[in-house]
Parts: sequence; structure tokens; C-alpha cells
Amino acid sequence: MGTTSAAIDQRRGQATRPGGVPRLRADARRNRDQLLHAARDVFVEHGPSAALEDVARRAGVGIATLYRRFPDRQSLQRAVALDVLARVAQEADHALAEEPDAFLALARYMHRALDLRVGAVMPVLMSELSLTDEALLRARDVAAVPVQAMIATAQAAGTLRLDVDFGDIGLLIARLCQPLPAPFPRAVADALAHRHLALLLDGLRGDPSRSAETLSGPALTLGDLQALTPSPSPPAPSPVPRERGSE
Amino acid sequence: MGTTSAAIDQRRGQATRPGGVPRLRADARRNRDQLLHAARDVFVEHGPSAALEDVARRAGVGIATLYRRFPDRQSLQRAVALDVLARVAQEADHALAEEPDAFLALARYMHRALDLRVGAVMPVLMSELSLTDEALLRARDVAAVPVQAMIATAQAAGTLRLDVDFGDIGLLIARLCQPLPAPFPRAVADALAHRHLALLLDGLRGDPSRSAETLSGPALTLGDLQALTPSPSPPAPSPVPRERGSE
DNA sequence: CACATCCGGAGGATTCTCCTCCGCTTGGTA
DNA sequence: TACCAAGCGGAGGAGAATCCTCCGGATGTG
Repeated sequence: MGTTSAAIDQRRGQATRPGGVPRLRADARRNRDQLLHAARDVFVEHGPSAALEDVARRAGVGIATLYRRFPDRQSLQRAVALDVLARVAQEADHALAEEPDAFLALARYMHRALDLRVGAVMPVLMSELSLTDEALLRARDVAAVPVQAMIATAQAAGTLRLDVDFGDIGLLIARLCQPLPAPFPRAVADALAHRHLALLLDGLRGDPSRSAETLSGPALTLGDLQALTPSPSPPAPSPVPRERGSE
Repeated sequence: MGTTSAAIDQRRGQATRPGGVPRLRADARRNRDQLLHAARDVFVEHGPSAALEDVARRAGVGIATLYRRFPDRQSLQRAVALDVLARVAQEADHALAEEPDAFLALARYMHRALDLRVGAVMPVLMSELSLTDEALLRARDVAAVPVQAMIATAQAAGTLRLDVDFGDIGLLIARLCQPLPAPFPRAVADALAHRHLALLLDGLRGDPSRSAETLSGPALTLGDLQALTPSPSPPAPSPVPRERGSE
């Protein structure tokens, strides 16, 4: 699984949130992290409408604990999405900052993104969650910026082929994150994903002599992806239920 | 959808089956084909335990018609699997026979396999169906033979990298067949799958100068894939219900 | 050590899915 | 054309799965 534990905690350093909600007790926070982790995996494997009892069971907590922390399905999905997006943004920043070669940075980022299973976030994000949720949109954009920088730099350097764009990278990660349709043990499935990513990276390289295949259709930009989100109707059509203890 | 209609009909040319079951009436056969087609898509999109009423609705027939033809879920899954495997085998044969260059033959086969959504068959095949079903195993092997020939030939010719094998090709096709986690219109999703396959094909090429990435783990053979099927217990642990009208 | 916070699991209500039954329609044949 | 077996659709009861609340007991914190 790569990263071991400890969700990125937006509350860190604040005794209480602006709203005056006291910080969670230690065991409660631990359970919350386990729920997020379990929910991510369960949503990946069984889709965004998986049974919440499965999530609780996998997290090793009672179902009541889940409902106590996340009053409904959507607030759990939202929390999972925010958590994973934050982690992914962090990975992108690190890759960009620490890897001098832009293509290698992109490669590293993609491998890390696989470990984080960002692909899990997309279905939840794009099918069930309110696309008018500001925090969510912001988190997505924050994660996108460094990736776009890597792409642009690598293309300018000639190490990334020119006929791909952000949307392609994102979708490819999503594809590789999806669970294989066979009962592979988790470890094997992960190894295969990285293996197939390596294959793909060879196809993404910029050396013109490599690019024997011509890609059909135009490169898929971030904008193309965003255009998919149905036209944002008024700010908050249905008041989004926040998760408890972090409003 | 590529191929337009008319499922491959194992009954063709026989007025009645050995068992004495008369051939289906024309409208019944048409409905059967539509059901197979719809079932394939629904299984792909909602998993192997999708609601059978969805299948019937998408096929444009009543639920009773589905149950009349396929007494239970498994027999429908079985029929879908056999149908798709037969189509895929046919595509592989054609590619092998008509394309002189083995790598190009493989590429063509993979593109066609995408259109047929073989990826739909694998989850059904590997998770729900009895792996001791002779016809199913035979169909799979028939489809595998020409593909393995293409792989071996292309590798011998140096056009396909040596560190991949049948299992990789199969899994990559499965990955590309899986529905994207975003509400793309079907046509767009298909186009993207082909686009990403082209990318991948550039990564699969054999020119050693191309292969900058080293693949982790050993190449995945057909045997590796087969090893996943739980040890075949005695011939027929539970009598497999055949679909009606073709026993 | 005291108390507020947190936990787990049972269980009623609700929703979804399955699958059969039966009267009407349609394709094939004489 | 006319007959009739084969085929069709949709309603609806049975059963299963899921949701989500309630409350006595355990546990972290000051």
C-alpha cells in the first residue's frame, strides 16, 4: 500500500475548528483514519454504492462508529475524495520539487498515484458528489497544477510526446487503479499495475522515432475533463452535509 | 460497436439439436441476441451481479423473455462468455491469417478485442462461473492459441519486447475494456480506449532502444493466469444449468 | 479518579431484486 | 388465408440486502 497510515489532517495545529468543535479524541481520530482508508478500498472494489457495513467491517469498527462520524454516504465519499486528493497533490509537489528530469518526475508521480489509488476518487467524485462543492473543486485544481507543470516541462524538453495532455495522464492513472477483473491477491494486483505503468511510460516517451502509433483524436486536456462535469447549477442546489467534527 | 449484429450461432446449419430441441423461432432468436448483447454491456458496467431486469430493459424485451431463455443468472453469464470468446477467437484467427507482420496482427487483434469488450467476459468468467465447465475452458483455449502464436512470432522477429507474455496482453486488454469512472458517452469512451491502446502499443514494441523502463516481476504467462482458477474439483460439482433451447 | 466522549451490535423499516404466472400476440406452415 | 404452437410482456408476492437508530458499556483525558 505504500503510505502506511496517518491521513493528512487538515486540522493539524488547531485545538478547535473555527466552528468551535473540539478536536477528536485520539481513538476517534484513529478510527476515522481507518474508516477513510477502508472506504477508499471498498469504493474502489464495489463501486460508490457499496454497503457501508462492509466499510465498517473492513475498518474494524462498528457500523455505528461510521454513522457517528459520517452522517450519510455522501459525507463519507466527500471525505475520502478530499483525503486522497490532498495526498496526491502532495506527491505531485514532491515529485516536481525533487526530481530534476520532468519526465522522471511525471513517472514517479504516476507510480505514487497508483499506490494512493486516486482512481478510486474519480468515480466517487464524478458520479455521486456535488460538483458544486468548492472545497472539492479546489482540491482537484491544487492537485492538477504541479502535474500540468511536469507535462509542459517534459514536452518542452522533448521527453514526453506532444500528442498527450493532462486528461490522458489522469485517465491512464484511473485505468491502472481499477481493480483487475480477477481474484488476484492485492499485492499481485499492485505489482501488475506498476508493471503495466512501466510499459505505458515507454509509450509516452517523446523520442519521435519511438512514436510509431499515431493517436486518434486530439489530446485530452484538463479542460476537456472539467467540461464533463454537468453545468454547475446555482451554488448549492442541495446543502451538502458536512462530516461531523470538521465544519 | 464494430460488428453489427447476429451472434455467432453454434446451431447454424442444424434444424434441431441432438437433444431434439427445435430451432428457435426468428423473433426468439433475435431477442436472444439482443439479450446477449445487452447482458454483456450491463455486466461490464454494473458487475456480474447486475440486476437482470436492467438487462431485459436494455435489450428491449420483457423480463419473462430473459428468464424463458436463460433460467438463471449463471446460464446467461455462461452464454455471454461463450459468445464473446467465440467472437474474439475469430478475430484472432483473422488477424493472424491476414496480417503478415506479427506485431501488427497483435495490434489489430487488440483493437478488435476492445470493440468486443472481452474485458467483460473475464470478470464473469473468473468470478462467477464454474471453472470446471468444459465448453468454457475449451473456448478460452481456442481463443488463446492464435494470440500466443502472434506473440511468439513477433518476439522472434524482434518487434515485440521480450519481457511480456500472454497474461500481460490479456490483462491490458481487460484494463482498457473497463468502463471509465466518468460519465463519458459511450462513443467517447471507446475512442479513448483505442487512443490509450495506441500509446501502450508504442510501449510494447521490441526495439531495445525503446525499452527504457525495466518491467518489475516476470512476464505473465497464460499458465499464470490459469493458475488463478481454483483447483478444478471433480468434473461437475454442481450440474451447470444450460440455457434453454441448446442442450 | 471522575466524567465526557466514544464504541459496538442488535433489530425494525425500507428498498431492491428475483422469478413465476397467465392472458394476449406473432411467426410459420398447410 | 387460417390455424396453432411458440413466444411475449408485465404485474406482484416472496425473500434478501441495506439502512440507520438506540442504548448500555468501555475508554481516553484532565
